[in-house]
Amino acid sequence: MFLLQSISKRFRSQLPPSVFRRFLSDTDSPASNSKLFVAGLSWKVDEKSLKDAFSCFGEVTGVQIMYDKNSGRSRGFGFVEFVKEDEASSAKNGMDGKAFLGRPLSISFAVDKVRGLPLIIPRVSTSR
DNA sequence: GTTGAGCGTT
Repeated sequence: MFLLQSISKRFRSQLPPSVFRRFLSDTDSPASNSKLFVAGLSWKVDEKSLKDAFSCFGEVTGVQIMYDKNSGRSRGFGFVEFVKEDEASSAKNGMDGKAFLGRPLSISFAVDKVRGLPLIIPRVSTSR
């Protein structure tokens, strides 16, 4: 599904628009609406406490805290995914700027970045 | 044992 979105963006100029309307809304905002980028985390915050804090705003489907490969400790930011967008936005409105375990949180909508796709556009040769 | 803007895989 998300792969389809990335692929469709690449071949948008080569395919009729009716193909994309099924997958893309009228906005191709780079931010995913149901996933939040949560920064300003204290280094002792783990995923379960983060999920527990955000679960009161809605159903949390996934929590990811980025850890440093060398030190093994938190890098101070992570991602919280909700089932619905309004839950995510309400969680953002409710938690952004608020202190969590001693540190103020900086919450925004996550940018769609997926590990695995090289995002290589070898040729844009639509002409010939 | 420390530090503090940020958009990803420990």
